[in-house]
Amino acid sequence: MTQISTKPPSGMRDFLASDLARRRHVIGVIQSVYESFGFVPLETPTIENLSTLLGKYGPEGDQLLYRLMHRREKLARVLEQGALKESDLSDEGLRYDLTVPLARVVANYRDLPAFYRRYQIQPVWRADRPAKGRFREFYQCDVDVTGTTAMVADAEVCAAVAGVLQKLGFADFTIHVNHRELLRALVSDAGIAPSAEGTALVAIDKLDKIGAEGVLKELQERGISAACGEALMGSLAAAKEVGFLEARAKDETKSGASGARALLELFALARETTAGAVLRFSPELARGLSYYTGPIFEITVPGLAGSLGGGGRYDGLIGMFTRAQIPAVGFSLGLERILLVMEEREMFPELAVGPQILVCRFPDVSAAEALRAASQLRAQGLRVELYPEADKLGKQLAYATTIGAQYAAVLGRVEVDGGAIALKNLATGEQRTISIEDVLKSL
RNA sequence: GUGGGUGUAGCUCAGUUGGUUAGAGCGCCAGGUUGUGGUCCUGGAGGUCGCGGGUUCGAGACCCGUCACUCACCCCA
Repeated sequence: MTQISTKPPSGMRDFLASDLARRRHVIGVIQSVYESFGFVPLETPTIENLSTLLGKYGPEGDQLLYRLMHRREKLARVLEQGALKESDLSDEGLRYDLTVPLARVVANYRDLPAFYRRYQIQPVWRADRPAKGRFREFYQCDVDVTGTTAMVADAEVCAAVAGVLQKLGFADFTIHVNHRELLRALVSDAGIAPSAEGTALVAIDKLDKIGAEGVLKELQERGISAACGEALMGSLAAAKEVGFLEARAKDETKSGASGARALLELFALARETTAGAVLRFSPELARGLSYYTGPIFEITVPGLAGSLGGGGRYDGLIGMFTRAQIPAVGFSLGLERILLVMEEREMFPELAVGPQILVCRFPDVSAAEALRAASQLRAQGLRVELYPEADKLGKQLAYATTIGAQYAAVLGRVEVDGGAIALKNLATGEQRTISIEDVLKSL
């Protein structure tokens, strides 16, 4: 008989009480800030149809989708055929992000408000190789505004995530901003064919990591000529100069002018918000997901290799589900990344975990009497656990300490008969006998 | 997908050039006399050394394979 592994599958985790205290604390902050912006909650199913998911994330995204195999008769029927393709075995998969399900929802419920503003905090699944801060099941915390191309919406989603991070205590994060149209213009100006655009973007996204020479080398490895590479690096450097956006916005002869104008407007609007001081134009920023059409965002923080979150405008995605072209913009925070950095920096406040009081009893007190006392304490709003067995008091007190209770309520014959408890502070050892109705007040 | 590292008790890890019955700390259980924990003392349970094969008189150690975990790259949140 082989031993069954007790570990969760690779890239998946169990969350025990202390983990959940931290996760819930962060989720609570995110939720309260998102709600303060008027976003309303949404939850969507774990499983989506593959037709919903496929073709939205690019070829690599499709590879990372978890697919659910057909069951029972349907599977048996399919297996009888010869020459099976991957698509014959499955027509459902696990959600890969929260943006595509939102797009489906907006397309499906056409009576939603014209400017539907929703937030969504749920796990997503990617069949990726796990690494530090990367899991196969992880939480995203999204805010999106649909139904408007106004840059106010872009500014608001940036403000919302900036507000979250500020409230959590982050003081050194940056929201990098770029524009797909501008990026495309820079690439085509450099003489790079549209077909090589994607591969070029992946290379230039690494500019701050591997430097200009590294990017040039990588561009050539990706089949882009040295001349084009040099031209691209040159225009990127030019784009980093002060006044680039302003000049580009005015120059109607060049492509990308409207993108530059959009970013200028976004920066101006964001100045009135929590995002004002943290937005930065980063012309080398490129994001992998293929559905973005306008501004794109990514949050970085010193000391973290990846990003805390990302987002952008995707004016074409909802149109893939319905005839109506509905524009949208959104931002996604990665819960695990936030937790990782907060843990490394010890940013968590004291978080209450477990019971405040453990009710202990001597053998001359019945279990029923102890249960009644526990009920009376709980009625006061206290978090109370009852020691279930009739062990020696020393063992009961030791247990109270191991579960992290702050107090032990000791019940003997004398206390029960007097409607009291002996309340012992486990940290100081101090103990006093008080009436059971007065416990909450006396803490 | 590419390269490196590590798999020994519930956890963190020792284990000598291959040699008797595989160890420690923490945790857990019991006791140190019947209404009071944390410290201390004593005792105990708990391991087919990831799995499979090979070399050898003899393998936790060496070799091959395999699986798992992990770090870096890649990509991403």
